[in-house]
This record gives sequence, C-alpha cells and structure tokens, in this order.
Amino acid sequence: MTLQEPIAEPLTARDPRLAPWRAFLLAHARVARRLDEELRVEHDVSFAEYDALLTIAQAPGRRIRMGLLAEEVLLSKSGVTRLIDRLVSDGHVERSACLADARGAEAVLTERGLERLRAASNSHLRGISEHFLSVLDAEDLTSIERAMSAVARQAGPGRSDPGNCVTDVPEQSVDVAR
Amino acid sequence: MTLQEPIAEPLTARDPRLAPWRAFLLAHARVARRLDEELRVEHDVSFAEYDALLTIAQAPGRRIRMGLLAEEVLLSKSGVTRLIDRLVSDGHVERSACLADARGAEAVLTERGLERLRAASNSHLRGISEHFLSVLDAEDLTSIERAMSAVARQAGPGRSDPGNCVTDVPEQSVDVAR
DNA sequence: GCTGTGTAGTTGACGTAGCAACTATAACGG
DNA sequence: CCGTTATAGTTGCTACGTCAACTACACAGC
Repeated sequence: MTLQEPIAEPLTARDPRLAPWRAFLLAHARVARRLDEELRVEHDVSFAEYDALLTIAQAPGRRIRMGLLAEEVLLSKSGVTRLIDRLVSDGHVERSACLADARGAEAVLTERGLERLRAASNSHLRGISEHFLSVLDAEDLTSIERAMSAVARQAGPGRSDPGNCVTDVPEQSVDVAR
Repeated sequence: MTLQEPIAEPLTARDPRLAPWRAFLLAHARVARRLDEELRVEHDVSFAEYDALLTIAQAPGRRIRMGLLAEEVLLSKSGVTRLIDRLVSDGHVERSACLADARGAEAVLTERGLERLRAASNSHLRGISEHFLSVLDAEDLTSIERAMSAVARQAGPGRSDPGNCVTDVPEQSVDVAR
C-alpha cells in the first residue's frame, strides 16, 4: 500500500520495525515518569491531577461533567470519581450538582485550584520543553503529530461507550501558562 | 542548535508545539490500553508480564538477574519482585539463587512460560502491527525511531542508580514470534 | 578475620486505577 | 401517568506499582 506492505507478513520478534515501537514505549515511560515526578516534587500535584485541573480550567465556566472529564483525561468513570475526591479534599475543585440533569455532577475549579494550576503549568511546560521538545526540530514535530494522531485514531477511543467519540475540546481562553 | 532555538521562550499553554506532545500522549494511552487488553483476554497475561517474559527469554540461558530485569522492563525493584511473584505462582517463571552472588536472585523461564510467551507473542505482534505499524510508512518509522530515541536519551534512565545505564541487550536467538 | 559501607532483593504500608454492582434519575412507549 | 430501559456517578473489591525500611550478603581497609 505504501512503500512496504502494511501488515502482510506476520511480523517476527526481531523485525526491525519493532525498534521504533520500542523507542516509542521507552520514550513515553521515561518522559511521563520525569514529568510526574517534577510535578509532585515542585507542586504536590500528580500528572493525572494536573491533567484534570487543566481540562476543567479549559472547559466553559471552568466546570465540567464527570463523564466528559473521564474521556478527556483517559480515565475510567470510577477513576475520575476518585481523582475528583482527592482534588476536592485538596480544595482545588468543588463538586456541583448539574442543573440540567439531576443524575449528573460537575467538577468546578476553585480559585485555589486555578492558582495551583497556574503555578504548576509553569514548570510542567518547562518540563515538556526540556524532556520532549528540546531534542526535536520543527520537522520532527509535524511528523510526530501526524503519525501519532493516526495511531491514536487507529487504536480508537480508550474506553466506555463507542458512540460518544467527542473530538472537539471546548478550547476556552485560559492560558494558564503565563 | 537545530533549526529553532531549543528552549528559548517559556512556552505558553497554547503553543502549537503542544499538539504533537498531546498526540503522543493520546496515542500511547490508547495503544497501550488496547494491547494490554488483548493480551489479557487472549492469553491471560498483562502487558508488563509479557514484557518480563520476553526479556527473560531473550537473556542468555533464559535467566536474568532481578535488578537487570527491573531496568529492562522499566519497573522498580519491588515492582519486579511482585511481578515475578505472580509469574512464579502462574508457573511461568522460577526463582533461582545466583551462584556468583549469594545476595542475588535470578528469574528463570519455565517451559510453560516459554509456551505462553510464544502463544502471546503471536497476537501481541499482530496487535502492534494493527494498532501502530499499520498506519505508519517506512519514513514515519525511521523518523519516529530517531526522535523517540532522542527523547528517551534526553529524559534519562527511568530510575535507580544512574551509573548503570545498560544499553546492550543480550540479543540471544529466541524468536518467540514464530 | 573483623568491621564498616555498599548492594540485591524482599516486605509492609500505601496510593491509584479498573471492573462490576449499585443508586438515582432520565427518557421513552404505551 | 406508569413501567421499562438507558445513563451518570459512586462504591466495594481487587490488582498493580511505589517508597521506605529491612535482611542478607559482598567488598573494602585495616
């Protein structure tokens, strides 16, 4: 189909195409660990918590439904329940009943949560620069984005109902970076 | 250093260079989840267990020191202890005292473990093809390998003593794929 | 050879995530 | 309206992984 047949041969354990795959796994493991560690040490926030805070901050009104949050941060429903539990007890988030749907709950970012996010985003973005972007040139970045998007699309959504593949992020102005 | 200055500006939350980063995270999360799920459903083995079995199988004599295994599979020492505990109770691995160092222990692959690995490697390699390689052409692969290796190198080893960056894998003939 | 320091691996306590079961509400059909 | 079915979140149980403390041995240097 492309230069070489995409699936064709069963692929053996020493196929050279496994090298990029292994590099991909290794790179992710190392970078994720480092960023998580940095966030914890410098801001007492885990990577998952940071991701949740950021997602809530970017949502309209700085509030988001639990289910939607679960999709955004790639966690199960119960995982999100517990993550929000922690953020609530830290005072970073408040639970709020959903007006439109009495079953629903929303996570609302508190002022404290926003401050924490702003502070953490500084070092986190620096970490991304340092551990990821710094060794990649513009060409790498376009290539990676295209390839990784294709992979993500191919692998499909991570969990829950397949009928709800929300691709559009709210994209509100937050700019926690500055 | 490259085409654009490596770190330069502080990087804001809406920098376009974050898109590849996000795609990278998403791709990893989805593919890793899928592969793990497939291994569990089809062969009752987790991704981590598979990785350990494979690493042991590739080591000389199909046995490996615990510490070395920890580095290879990107786990803490205690993580490996427990992983091997599980594999031992499944009958896939045996613990063996180390002749050269009485403190040490080795994990030895059993016949059963090797069979399991062979079976699992079939579907696992198929999964890698399907969820990762199938959407990438040869050019993508070289690009990804180079970029990801650079990232992994930059982020440094995941844990433990920095003085022991073993890059050379034993590379014994095993070919569990066929 | 004994003592002090370093290293290999295990264990205990804990944190986090997942699945399945459950509760409460919504939404639909008659 | 009322029963049926679907959906949103939470909870119990369990699996897995980490750190810190611990045990046992190795390897100096005297």
